[in-house]
Amino acid sequence: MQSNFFVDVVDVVRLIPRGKVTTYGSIAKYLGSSRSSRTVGWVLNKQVLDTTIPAHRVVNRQGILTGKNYFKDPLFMQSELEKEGVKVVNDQIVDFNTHFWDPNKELTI
DNA sequence: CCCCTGACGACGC
DNA sequence: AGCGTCGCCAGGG
Repeated sequence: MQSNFFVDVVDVVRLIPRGKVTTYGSIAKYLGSSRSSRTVGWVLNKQVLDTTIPAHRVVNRQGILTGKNYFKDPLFMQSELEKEGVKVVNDQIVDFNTHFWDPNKELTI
């Protein structure tokens, strides 16, 4: 059985729309502990085998694909994002702000 | 039970 | 401006 934070992170990630991305920090903040961004990354790492979770839509606050090496194929993250219309150059999302989806704004607590 | 690790981020120096 | 440190939460040894 997983703890609440773990489950909550997964829930929020599932809600990220196609073509949008969010950050570890935003998710942590949405869950009420803004300083737990690190744990968000940790959760996704544990879920890397669960392909039903769009973990490729979560990047760090600079729009960098810091987690790409944890996928089976390091290029998976970028190719998925580009399929959805998100351009990636040098492991960084181009025009990050226009693709940024903030659960704190988009979701009602 | 204590210590370490980690896809982060804010702050201090 | 860049680097070091610390906080946070869970899990593993």
